[in-house]
Amino acid sequence: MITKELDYFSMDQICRSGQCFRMNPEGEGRYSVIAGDRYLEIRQQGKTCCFYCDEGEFENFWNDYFDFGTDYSAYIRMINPRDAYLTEAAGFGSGIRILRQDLWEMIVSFLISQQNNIVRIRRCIRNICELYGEEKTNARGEIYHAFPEPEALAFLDEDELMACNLGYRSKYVVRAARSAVSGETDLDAIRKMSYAKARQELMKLYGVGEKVADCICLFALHHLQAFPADTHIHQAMEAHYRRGFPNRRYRGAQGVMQQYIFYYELFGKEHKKEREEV
DNA sequence: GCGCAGGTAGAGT
DNA sequence: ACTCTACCTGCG
Repeated sequence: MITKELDYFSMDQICRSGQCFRMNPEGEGRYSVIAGDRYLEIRQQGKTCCFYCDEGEFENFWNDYFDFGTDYSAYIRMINPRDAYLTEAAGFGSGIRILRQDLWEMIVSFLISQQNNIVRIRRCIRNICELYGEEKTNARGEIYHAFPEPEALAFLDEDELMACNLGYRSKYVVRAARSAVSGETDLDAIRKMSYAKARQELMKLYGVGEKVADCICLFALHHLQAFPADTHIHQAMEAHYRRGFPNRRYRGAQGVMQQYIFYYELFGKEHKKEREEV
């Protein structure tokens, strides 16, 4: 077990930020995370965090996964103090970090996310993992399922993942798996590409448009200039940035700002409303 | 019953 | 280049 005092880190906020669909609150400040074929339990009370793994695995994997090498206060300090909206949003979601997740896992996750709701996205991914992911055992002796490799999905019929509740997105995922296995899409090459090249390459995949490509670039490749524009972001842009988002000022950190805005649009409004009602 | 939920491809102007 | 629409599914 590793214990650390951490600033600008909230498991609760990261769980709800919607960048990872296999991260769950287990109650009483406890959380579980599955990334690829790894499993981790975390306990957080304020800044104090316990990671239930050995030091080697923490240093070798989870430290990078949670982007602990980056000081997020620097991103928050970039924010224009005269921008009351972004200041409020970043204050509300200041524990969010941009995770460094697996490329293939993010491709599948965000193919599934389109025109879909968070509850069903999670269910879809759980179904796929349980059916096609390798069975593993955690330290407690409980069974969990790794995220299936492309090879495990490439042989399926295009409609076969409808059984996992993917709906019309089934063929997107199966075709992406075939493309990765055949080498038509070179995942290792994409990992080394610039943002522009990676985005362009990802958009060659059937079912990957601009928004999904940007999510993959941000959450897997850590291209922080990616600014995924979904319905919530469009709403916020219309309400607060009629003259366009200040990309110049936030160059290279737009993705971080996107997360603060997205999280605030989803959860900040009701929070504010509750405060006003009291 | 109908519109919408982290959009996109394909067809039509 | 831009606008329009169908698309799985389940929930309010």
